[in-house]
Amino acid sequence: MSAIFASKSLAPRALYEEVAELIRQRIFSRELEPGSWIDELQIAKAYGISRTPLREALKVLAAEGLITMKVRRGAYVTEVSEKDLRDVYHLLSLLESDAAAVVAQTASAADLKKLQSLHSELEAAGKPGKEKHDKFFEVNEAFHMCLLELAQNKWRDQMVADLRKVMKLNRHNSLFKTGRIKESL
Amino acid sequence: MSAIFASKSLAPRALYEEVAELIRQRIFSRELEPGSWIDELQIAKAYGISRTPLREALKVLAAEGLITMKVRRGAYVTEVSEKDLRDVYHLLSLLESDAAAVVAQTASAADLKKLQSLHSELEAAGKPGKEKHDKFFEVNEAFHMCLLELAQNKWRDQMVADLRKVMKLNRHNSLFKTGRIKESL
DNA sequence: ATTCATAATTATTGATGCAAAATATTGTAC
DNA sequence: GTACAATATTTTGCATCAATAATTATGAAT
Repeated sequence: MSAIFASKSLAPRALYEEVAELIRQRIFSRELEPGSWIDELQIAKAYGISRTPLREALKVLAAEGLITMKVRRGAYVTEVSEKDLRDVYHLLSLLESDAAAVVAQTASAADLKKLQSLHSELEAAGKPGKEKHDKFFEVNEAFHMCLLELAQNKWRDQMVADLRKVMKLNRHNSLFKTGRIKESL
Repeated sequence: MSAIFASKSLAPRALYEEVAELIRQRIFSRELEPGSWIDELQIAKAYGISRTPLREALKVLAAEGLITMKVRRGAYVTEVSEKDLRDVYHLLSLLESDAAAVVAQTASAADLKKLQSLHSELEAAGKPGKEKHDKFFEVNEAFHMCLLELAQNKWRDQMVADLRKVMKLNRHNSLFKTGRIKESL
């Protein structure tokens, strides 16, 4: 029948996109644990939708690497090993440091100045203690976003977004070290 | 009703996977040109299937970047600009040269020897002229495959595979230069 | 004659129903 | 008591059907 969805407002997304986002959140919040099977009937009933858009949403999530599909067996939340996390982080570092290198060569002086201000803000937020951990996280996010935006490579942006999602599958998604990016600048 | 598909043999793939592969080939062969809209009804009828698995296949292709989906408008084959090609090639170079760097640090002597033999074979196939272009291409493919396999990072493999597909959207998919990888070794 | 509005047609999106396959459970035989 | 087989139940996967939205065409008004 009819189900109530949050953003029915400005950007009219397709239902399967909406559903994909909802499931994404449930995966990130670990309400759906890695390794657990996805019950199509239950979720469809819970959201008040049919299985058709749900299955399309699952295909999207599978392409992102968040869930894994087995033929005639269904889908389960992807389990990431420690090696997977290392591998994904390695790629993220590679992509972002390359983005930094590109920006350093191509960006305007004004853009570089903006980046440096963000970076110094980042260092300021990082030093005191662990009190302002969320503030640090926020500025860090802004810094990386700004970097990617200036690099102007939508394919990289897509890959980084997907890899970040995989990283979020992990419980202790520590920020690791952010050293390499600073070097490149 | 019933449609005849090529590989109904060992690996039982789902119908939507099968259809996705078929459409992939039609896109690569430029039977479906970039910018042209996908006619769901026509393709479904041509393959003798319903539109449900076809739509799931389209979601997969969209995630790979081969087609683009517009809400309530349908799907069309992605158009790649010159900048897109440069960006994608940049990323491919980055990923593969990093793979080479990883391999150089971690691989065994035997593996390195195998790579070097492939590489010298590559140079041999490349020098004579343009007669053995397909041979060169073949060895080049084997070299890159071997490199990625040795790097042992399935996430990178997935990204490289997707980027390669986007590259194949272009008509003159020249190999560009393969210099950077040689350097890294 | 041109432009805007309304209606009709076409195409995409979502729901429901059915068939096939895999797994789990129960019963029988050794 | 255990192991194997057969049946039943659950679940995936595909097809058909209905509804919604967008585009195009036609008609009227300026």
